[in-house]
Amino acid sequence: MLDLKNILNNPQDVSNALLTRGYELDLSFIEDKAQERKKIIQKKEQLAGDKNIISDSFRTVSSDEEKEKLMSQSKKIDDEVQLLKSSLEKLEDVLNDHLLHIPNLPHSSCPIGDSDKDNSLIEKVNEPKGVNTKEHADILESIQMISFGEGVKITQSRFVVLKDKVASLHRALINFMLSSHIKKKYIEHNVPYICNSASLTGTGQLPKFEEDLFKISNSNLYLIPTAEVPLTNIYRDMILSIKDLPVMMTAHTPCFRSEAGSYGLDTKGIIRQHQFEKVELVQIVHPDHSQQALEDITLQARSILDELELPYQIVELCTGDLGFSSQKTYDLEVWFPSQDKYREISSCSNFGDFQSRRLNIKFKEDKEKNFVHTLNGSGLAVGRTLAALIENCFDGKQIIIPSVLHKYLDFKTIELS
RNA sequence: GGUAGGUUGGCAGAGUGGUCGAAUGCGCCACCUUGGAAAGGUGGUUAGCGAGUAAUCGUUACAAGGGUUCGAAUCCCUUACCUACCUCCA
Repeated sequence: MLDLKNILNNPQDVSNALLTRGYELDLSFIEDKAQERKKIIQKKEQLAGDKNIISDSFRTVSSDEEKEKLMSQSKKIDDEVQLLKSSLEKLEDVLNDHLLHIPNLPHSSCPIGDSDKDNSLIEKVNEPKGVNTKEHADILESIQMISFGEGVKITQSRFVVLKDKVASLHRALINFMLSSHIKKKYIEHNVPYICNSASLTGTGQLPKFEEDLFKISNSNLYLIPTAEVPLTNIYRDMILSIKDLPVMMTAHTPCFRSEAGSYGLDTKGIIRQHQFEKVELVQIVHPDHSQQALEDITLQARSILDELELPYQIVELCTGDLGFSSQKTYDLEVWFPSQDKYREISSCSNFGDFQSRRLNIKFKEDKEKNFVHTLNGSGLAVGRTLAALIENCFDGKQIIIPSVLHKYLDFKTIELS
């Protein structure tokens, strides 16, 4: 959520910045509501003060006549305050709801553009070998280590069953990723996979993106779309001491996404599933350090791809391609030989104080309290890593497991027999 | 699912109708003391909103919402959550 005061004080800057990401700010609406809100508050507080004086004087008054008079005055004020209260409540709901739907301001360093075509390439790492053109789905189906049919039978499309060595490899990837992050001082967490709407509003999935989530019927609960939600919400409504920063967390969780509006996309393979696993990195930091933290978290995500020796590229998202809550984002895109292109495998974002305003996470420095900055990055999406590994490490006869995974497995290759 | 009890400031924990935004202790901060530190002493230390350059002032908040009352942390109702025991269960 943006700072209302900042919008009111710098209306032109804010609306220009939002325009670069394609959002048109309704400034007059916000100004009107804020103005009206202020007036009502002042009136209401004036009356509340009067009322307090009356209540107070009650003790020193003894005659019944006086008491009667005070009571009737008090009643009159009550009625007025009641009216003001209810209109203030309505007004704040409207204003707040409006603010919750405004995306974050892009950082000034973001490349300006309309879509992913305008993203800027930062670096390419590990040139693709480009020998294999077989899709991971075909490779795994030929050795019966994946079943799309069974996923459909059990649930519906976009659910899958992994088996045998591939299931182990999937698990090994998770262990490898977590171990790497733990070595770099990220604290491992095991968190709930179901969360409430307050948590989702805090991190920005609600109220705007409810259709992307799986909601549990007859409840106010949802399946998590990413571990970012439970991890970041651990700190909701907290004032952290400066000593507590930075908070560095990691967790492996399944992620559930309805993938509304992506019916035709990536129908083959395991790239786009309703349920997938991800190892997530989250940092909560001092505002002065968040730019550096974004570089660090991106580097940490990259290190996984480096160690797996997969070809990938780093892209900085342009203003038009930024996620709703993000101020600045690097995507890591891994090479898929069968598709002859790079596909997103990690997204590392600095949210600035956008989430911490919604979540009410502050830190205390000397006497000052301020909103922290929050960041997260996938480190990495496990299903996509698995798929990329299968394709990139396939030599036509076997899948050669990268050596960093050997200690988590009791095989070094998966033969196509 | 049943029964009982609970939810107060960073923590612990008082407070059963006005003088309570809230005792006390711990923690934390500042100052005094010291060569420096510890101990000791003194003072300070909840948050949101509104006004003000500021000091500060006003207002709101004792799980949430509603009610009684001139006045509610305190009385009543509803909901949520927590704890214990019982039941069941990986």
